[in-house]
Amino acid sequence: MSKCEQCIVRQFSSIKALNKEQLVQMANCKTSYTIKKGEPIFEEGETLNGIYCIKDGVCKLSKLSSNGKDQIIKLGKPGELLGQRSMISEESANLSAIALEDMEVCFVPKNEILQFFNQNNDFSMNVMKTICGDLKEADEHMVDMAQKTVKKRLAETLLYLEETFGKNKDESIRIQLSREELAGMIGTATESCIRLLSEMNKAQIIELQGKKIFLKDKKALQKIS
Amino acid sequence: MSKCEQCIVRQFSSIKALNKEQLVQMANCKTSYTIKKGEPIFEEGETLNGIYCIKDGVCKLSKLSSNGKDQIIKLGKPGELLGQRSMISEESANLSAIALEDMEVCFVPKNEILQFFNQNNDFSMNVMKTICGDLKEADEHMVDMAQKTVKKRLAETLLYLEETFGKNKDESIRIQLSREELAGMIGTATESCIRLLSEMNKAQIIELQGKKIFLKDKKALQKIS
DNA sequence: TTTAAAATATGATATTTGTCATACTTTAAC
DNA sequence: GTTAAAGTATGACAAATATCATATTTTAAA
Repeated sequence: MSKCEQCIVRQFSSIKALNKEQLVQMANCKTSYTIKKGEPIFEEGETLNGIYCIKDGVCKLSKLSSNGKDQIIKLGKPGELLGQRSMISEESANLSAIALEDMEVCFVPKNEILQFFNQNNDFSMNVMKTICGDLKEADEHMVDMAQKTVKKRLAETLLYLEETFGKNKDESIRIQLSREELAGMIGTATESCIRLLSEMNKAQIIELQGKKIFLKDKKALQKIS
Repeated sequence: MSKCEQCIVRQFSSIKALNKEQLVQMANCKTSYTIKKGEPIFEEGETLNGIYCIKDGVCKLSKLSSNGKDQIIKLGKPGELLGQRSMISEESANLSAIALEDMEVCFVPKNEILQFFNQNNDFSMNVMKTICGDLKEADEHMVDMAQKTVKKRLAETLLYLEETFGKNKDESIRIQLSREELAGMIGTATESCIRLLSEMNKAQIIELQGKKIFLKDKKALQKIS
């Protein structure tokens, strides 16, 4: 069993507020999982009896819409906690979490989290600030969905992906999404997404090499978005 | 100065968790305001030094999008607290709050709220649950924006308005929004909103009498949405 | 390796939605 | 009350986007 105290991602999450004793307690009760690409950590409607801390890898947090398409609400990256909202609301999961890469996650039971929540004010404030940040982002995202064209949203999303997840050595965006997933992020039909990517490719704004995407002209992307 | 203890809307908000002593303290530090229809309670970007409790009337919480249109994120009704997120995030307001009717609101300084927050666990949990509820709604709303047609969103919104704010004696929807505001809620152009309303009017699904809207055939609306 | 399935790509077309123009109606200011 | 301004309505058209069809490429399974 690895020690939470030595976990690098700790500093990026609300967990950084826990003291040594609490970290030891967490290490003792946590369960580590390896999740393969494409597999779910949990699914919409499922009852979560704790929260998940992402140690490695990226996942999508999505919601099935009434027309059968998966809308990606946000991406989860190392250090982030999943299931906080459900825990506080005492409700089942509102979103599905599916691995986009092979992942390592740790599960910490609800009881322990709630205990830390009551013991440690910095920890609870961190969790709350995270949720408030998510709410702010969701509101902003909603405005974009309602008011921006698909092209603008695509440009914005490509910039976000490179900014947030970085580039490979060959300068391509590190995180790889299928066209369907990218469409799910920007909220459009897969074909429309592919079409706009092709268009930007022809206009030399981006370059496509199979699944790899290179941002050739970020200023143009910023101008579009 | 009216007593918070006797305020009817108290039971609908997080404030219901406060004890008598805390309610007296709140009554002593609060400021009451009358806001006329169309006036702001606060605006996007403004620094809030506390939170507002809606005593009477309804307001819109909106955000200006990059194309200059106001997107309505949600409506605030009696009992609800405004500015909770900003207070916890220690950020300026993310949304503008504008009165849709004449309103009465009470302002409670940040210091007092934070004190109750630390003293009273039920209160802080209530605030957090509210924010979590807002986040869940925002996510759901986002999916609708991304995946549903304007017509579906309009039908959904009309049902929501009647359900949430009730009907006048003449059976029209109690809350009155301008066509522009309704368009801002569903995220579309004002003309498109007007056109769809006309269409539904002709199809006898709704009836329009000036600003008044009557839902004649709710089943049809449910079917559309 | 072969083969089937999935993902990507593109064209053709229909539908939805936005924009601009303009007319009518209501509201509010003087 | 009159008048200007704002809000509502509708038509004509353009632009954006979805859908369906189909071809090509990539991936994964047998």
